[in-house]
Amino acid sequence: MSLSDFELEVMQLFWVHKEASAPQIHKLIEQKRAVKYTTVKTIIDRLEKKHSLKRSRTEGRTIFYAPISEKQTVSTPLIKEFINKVFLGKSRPLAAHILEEEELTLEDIEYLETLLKERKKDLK
Amino acid sequence: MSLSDFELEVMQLFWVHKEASAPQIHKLIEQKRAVKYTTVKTIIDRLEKKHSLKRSRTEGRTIFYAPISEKQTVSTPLIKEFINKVFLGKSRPLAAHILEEEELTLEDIEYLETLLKERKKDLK
DNA sequence: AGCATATATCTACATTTGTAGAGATACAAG
DNA sequence: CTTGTATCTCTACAAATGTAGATATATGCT
Repeated sequence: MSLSDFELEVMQLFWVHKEASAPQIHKLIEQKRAVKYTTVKTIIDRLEKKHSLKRSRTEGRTIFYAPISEKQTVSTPLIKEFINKVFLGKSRPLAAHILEEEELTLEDIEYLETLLKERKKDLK
Repeated sequence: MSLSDFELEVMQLFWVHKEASAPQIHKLIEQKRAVKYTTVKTIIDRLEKKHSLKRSRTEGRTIFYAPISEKQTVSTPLIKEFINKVFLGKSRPLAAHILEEEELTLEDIEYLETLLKERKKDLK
């Protein structure tokens, strides 16, 4: 099942934190922008209904949730879809854009170079 | 103004064809999936209202449209946004995913290698 | 035990999006 | 010049999404 932007944002936090309660997630997001607790809780409820999150334990009346879907399982199809939508299915222009325009450290570049070297080796 | 998936799909066709009528766009999309003419026309109307398309000329009662927004102007922020949403703002993991997992020809790989070489040169 | 408060639950609502029908009408073909 | 048809215009609507209020209530503190 596909995730909305907000749902994905919340999932990202769960992937980082492994487990969290709605109040915790709310506090994290609130640091970036104004949002009411109930809004965040609604998103979490929807993620639970979609089986992306499960209740892991409770502490007092506070429910803790943990991710069911794994990050990679979610992001891989998103990448494919993005390439289709924005680059007519061709990965090279997206790769080129990133390598040319997006922020990369020297280490990033060198790492990516080794990936290409590997890839080339396997091709031949 | 942001574009919906369907709007973006239509814009892609305009970027390729430079100019087209609603019936033409409809026929193109219909080759991939069932969709009514009026649905496509609605999307084109919305794109016109958003100033992404303009009427370029008419032929009989058929209106031709041409893109106003350029492809790069639209895609660059989409990439940024995608990296933020899916990779917490870091481009390296997206680049790595593409270089490792997505389809690339030998030429693609060699081209990307030159980009990295350039990028490294400029960094140093 | 009583109470304040944090948390949960449930409901609501405007906007965006994909989808398309109904009806109007200009043009092409006879 | 009539008429069929392609195209346009206008309106509608359900689902998804972001947003949050109202209300209930379990807990922890005094």
